[in-house]
Order: sequence, then C-alpha cells, then structure tokens
Amino acid sequence: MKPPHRTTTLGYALLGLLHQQPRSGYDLRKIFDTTAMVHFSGSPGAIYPALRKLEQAGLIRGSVDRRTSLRPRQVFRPTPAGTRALHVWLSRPVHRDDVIRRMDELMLRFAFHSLLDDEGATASLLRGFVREIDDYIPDLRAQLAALPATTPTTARLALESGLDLYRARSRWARRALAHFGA
Amino acid sequence: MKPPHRTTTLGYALLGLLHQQPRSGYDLRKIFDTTAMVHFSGSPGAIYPALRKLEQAGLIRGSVDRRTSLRPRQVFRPTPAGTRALHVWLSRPVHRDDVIRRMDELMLRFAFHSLLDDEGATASLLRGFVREIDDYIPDLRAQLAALPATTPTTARLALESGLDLYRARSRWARRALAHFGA
DNA sequence: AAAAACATGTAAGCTGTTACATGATTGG
DNA sequence: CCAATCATGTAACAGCTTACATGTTTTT
Repeated sequence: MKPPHRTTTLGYALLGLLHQQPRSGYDLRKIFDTTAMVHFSGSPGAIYPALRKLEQAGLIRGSVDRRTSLRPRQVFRPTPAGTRALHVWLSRPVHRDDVIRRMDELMLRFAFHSLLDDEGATASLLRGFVREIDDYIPDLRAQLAALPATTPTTARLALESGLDLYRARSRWARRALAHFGA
Repeated sequence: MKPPHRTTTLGYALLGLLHQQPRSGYDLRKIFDTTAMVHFSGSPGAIYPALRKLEQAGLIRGSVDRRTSLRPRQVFRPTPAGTRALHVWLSRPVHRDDVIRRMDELMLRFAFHSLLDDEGATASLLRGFVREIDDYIPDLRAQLAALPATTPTTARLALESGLDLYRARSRWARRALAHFGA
C-alpha cells in the first residue's frame, strides 16, 4: 500500500491552475515567473517533479500535444480525483494557524475559491478569515504593549507593521464579503 | 578550503537574537514558538543544526552554563566575525526582489536594524523599501487592469488584497521614516 | 546568423519537517 | 506523585534551489 501522499501548497497551486485550463509545465513556469504568483518558484527542478508526483497520485493526467512536431509538449489536466481533492482543500475550514503561519496558502485557496461555484462557501471562508484574524489581533496588540521599554525602535515598528497588515486584511475581507451575499 | 557557507534567513534570525543577549537553543525555540516571530519553526530539528552550522562557520560560540548541574545548558553568543556578518547583512541595499519575494527577510532585517545604531542607515533602508514598493505597485495595478473579463471574482479579489497590503506597507514605511530624522 | 523563447528534464546538495528519544526539575 | 516545563539532540524523509544538460523554433 502506497503512503498517503500529502499534496503540497505548490501541488494545489498547479491543480488549481490546471483546473482553469490544461497547461504544460512550461506554461505553469511562465505563470509563476511573470504574474503575481511570484512566491512560487518557476524553476524546472520544482515544477516537473511536482507534476510527476501529482500524476503518480492520480490527481492529474498528461497528454502529449503536437505529437508530430519535433518539439512536443505535454499538457496536463486534473482527473476527477484531482478535482475532488481540490474541492476538499478549498472547503477546509479556517483555523487559527492558517492566518498565523499559512496565510499564503489561505490566500491561494481563496483565489481559487470561485471554482467551487458556491457563494455561500466563499462567504463562509471569508467569515472564518475575519473571525480568526480578529481573534489574533488582540494577541499582537498585547505583545506590543508587553514589549519592554528597552525594546529597540525598529523591532517595535516591525511588530506594528505586522499588526497593521492584519488590520488591512481584516478590512479587505469585510469588503470582499459584500460580493458574496451573506 | 571550505565552501563559502551561505547564512540562511533562520541563521540571521538566530544571530540577531543572540546579539541582543546570549541564549540557549531552548530559549530561541521558545521565542519562535511564542512571539510574533512565528514564521520560523521552533522545532529542535531546525534550531540545533542551524546553531551548529553558525558555530562551524565561526559566527557564534557556545559556552556551557551551569556546568555543575545535571541539566546543563549551552548559551551562544556572536563572535566578532558573527557581529560583522550581521552588520553586512543589515546594511544590504534594498532590491526589487527583496520586496517581491523576500519580504519576510527584509522585515526581519528591519527589526534588527537598531543594533547598527545608525539612524541614517535605517532611514536609508526605509527609503529603499518605499522606493521599491512604489515602483512595484503600478505593476500590480497593471496586472489587475489586464485581467481578462472572465477572471473569477475571488482571483481578482486576491490580487486586490495583495495590492492593498503593498499600499499598507508603503504607508507604514513613510510613517516609520519620521522616527529617523531624514 | 544570432539571440530569445520554447520545452523538458536530471543531479547534488541544503534546509527544514516530523517523529522519535532521553532525562531533569519544578509546581501543584 | 504526576504533569508540565526545561533542555538537548538524532534519523528519515520531503522539498526546493542551483546548476547542468539538451535540442527546437521563432524573432530580430
């Protein structure tokens, strides 16, 4: 029996992009290199092995395009199991750790959320987002207040910046909620 | 001849914390587990090997505390070479990639910047920060404007959130600049 | 004719994760 | 006395980076 296979954040990013339309490894690399999805590396040493793993896990399937050409390319598309895995991932509830340690993955999840085609689910994700952030903000504020008087100015300002960003995210999510009925 | 040894972001985080005061591996783990420096893992499998590497590179030196006790602890402090390496890192100019792909490291650098005790240098870092962000924002805005009409709402909103955060960072840096004369 | 972009991959090595392992001291 | 915290580490593994490797097609 195979080990369970944990899909990485990069794996879900690839799965989500392939759900939009079938693409080759090269297409995916270009996206990571040229769009705002820059925090993923478009290096071939990351993309091709990740595609291979998704294929082995049965979540995507590749097919050779332009077979006749001397420069063939392989385009990948999600299998039904891949689509299911993507839906499960998108539907995960928001936990405290998602907003503290995995904000990037959480925003990626949100970015692909439309493909669930369920405004209620998206509104629910956003409410979870707001809930966990608003729960965390007082913690940060307390940390700031508890800083010893000797704390260097830049350390204090860096923490204030973090607090600032969480407030900005909370406001953004509240505005975003307006797009989804509830 | 030894290979050059590239200090990782975690390495600089440790070096910076040890510059504030000598600490043990356990002290450092606690900091990562309980304060806003949460995006570093406090797992022993990360901390202890990282300390070992810094020691081998001659950047920190450990000394056994409470030698008599049955529960001794080893406290580390930076060597002169470690302090120099830290200063060089803190003094690096801000590049575009720092604000796009390495924002976390850049903010860590800022958080420790006070230890340079050079308000001019800190102001310069902040000006570089503002410059690169304000240079990047129009790019993001253009990407948003260039999004095809068919782009799913959540994808668009995620990109807007990113833009939002960069604006918040720019405002923060301008406010922070007021603390440093220039 | 050359450069840039297309297209796919492998190999070595480093970092970090997860899980395991051990034992001491302190507080309730 | 038991649980929590103190304190340090190792081993197996996964993942990504960097560098290398190869050849084609399009653009200048």
